[in-house]
Amino acid sequence: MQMDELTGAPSVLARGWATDQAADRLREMILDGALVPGSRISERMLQERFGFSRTPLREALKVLCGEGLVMIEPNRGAIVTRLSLGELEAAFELLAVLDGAAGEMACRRAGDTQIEAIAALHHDMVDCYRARDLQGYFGLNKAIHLALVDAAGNPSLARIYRLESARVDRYRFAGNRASANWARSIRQHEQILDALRARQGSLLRECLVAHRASGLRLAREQYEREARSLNPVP
Amino acid sequence: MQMDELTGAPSVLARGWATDQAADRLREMILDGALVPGSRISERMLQERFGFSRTPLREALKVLCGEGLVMIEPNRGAIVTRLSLGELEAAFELLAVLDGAAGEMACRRAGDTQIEAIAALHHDMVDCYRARDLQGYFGLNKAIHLALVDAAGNPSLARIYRLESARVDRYRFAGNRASANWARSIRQHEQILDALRARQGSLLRECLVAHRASGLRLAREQYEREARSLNPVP
DNA sequence: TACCTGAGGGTTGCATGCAATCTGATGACT
DNA sequence: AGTCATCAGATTGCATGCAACCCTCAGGTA
Repeated sequence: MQMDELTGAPSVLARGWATDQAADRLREMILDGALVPGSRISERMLQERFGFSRTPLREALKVLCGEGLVMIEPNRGAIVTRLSLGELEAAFELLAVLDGAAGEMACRRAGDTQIEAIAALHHDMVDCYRARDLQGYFGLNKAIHLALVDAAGNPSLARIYRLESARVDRYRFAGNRASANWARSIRQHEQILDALRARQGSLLRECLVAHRASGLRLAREQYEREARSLNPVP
Repeated sequence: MQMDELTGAPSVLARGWATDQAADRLREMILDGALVPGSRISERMLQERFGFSRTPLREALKVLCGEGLVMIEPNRGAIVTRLSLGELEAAFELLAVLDGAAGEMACRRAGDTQIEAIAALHHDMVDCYRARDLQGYFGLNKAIHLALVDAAGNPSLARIYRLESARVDRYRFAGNRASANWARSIRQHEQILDALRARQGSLLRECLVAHRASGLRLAREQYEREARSLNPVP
């Protein structure tokens, strides 16, 4: 599957096979929120929207099903996976474990070049923060965490991390960032970078776990905001 | 996907949709070693072997590709994923992280009933050990680890753990068990059960990580034995 | 000999067609 | 009114057909 080098997001320029293109575009639509969790994805709709025949579309749905982004109900078609609040929390709990482990591995194994590349991403992200460029910030934030996981030098970890991240990105990178939260996130990232540069594995683990806990709080707010807007309170 | 309740292995009785049946049978063939890593899986071969048309077979291959069991090369078809030694070690490193985290969560969250169910599996496994029933031992061993992960009460963790386990089961549960190794594994399992019953999370984590390290040693031996038999030394 | 070329067979990627199943809406019956 | 049966339309699951692509291996050329 072709991925954008910087953000790990599906590449918009995909000009490969129909199945891959369809999977990429579908993934993008789900992550962007163009397809709301719980909504049906009919093959006819995809056919009209993408222009491919049903065969590659069905294969793409199987792929996304494996990624946990859609659920396929036999004889009834696919629906965008709708996480319960408990599942959202479980995903963040797992990501905290993976972040922490990746941090420790990265402190042991990352090359100086890799660490400085992460620092460069960090500085770009701070620039976006200063410019109040929310989209740029989200993209670089994601890129930093992926780079850190890659720096751990464990391909299984990298693969699993991407899989699980994608399931909750919708809630991580949505809505506005209140000023206080945004500033705190930047501070946490600075601590993370410091710990990485000092190669203090257990400190880095703590920073990352705390950072992920903050992330869960924001995601939970986003989740509940969305739930309210879908199911107005009586 | 239908799974056997006890072992988490694909159910042989699958009488569902052709795609699922094909995926289950293919997964089984890969895990059993009937399909050797690195070998091509041509759609025609599957067609003759399973009797389905190419459409569900292609969908099944996409599913297994998402699980990391096969790799699909554009316009060239699928091959059974062949792990390098480094990838095998990376998978075990990740599984150690997941085992450890699952152990701590299980100590906090598992119900007494769940723990006793694991104890029952353990005793069955010891019976298999005494009877030198290697297949029964492998199945129950796997079932115990899955039950422990389920007892952690984190669906994301459970899902990811199954995914990653499947990629290395071929090396975990193959070959004979030399007597000393087998006895040590049983001892480790007893310590694991004790720590779980006492709900000593950090102790359980240590036991599981050590157990996984032993598992890696055995898997590495199996890996190298296989590599030698495929590539006789010059 | 070494290298390029290009035709043949076989395989994959995708489109289309048909049967089985689901939806949901209408109408009959208690 | 409420429940159940039934039937038309729409959708999915799978089989099949065709074009594009890859690999192989003669045959020719330097």
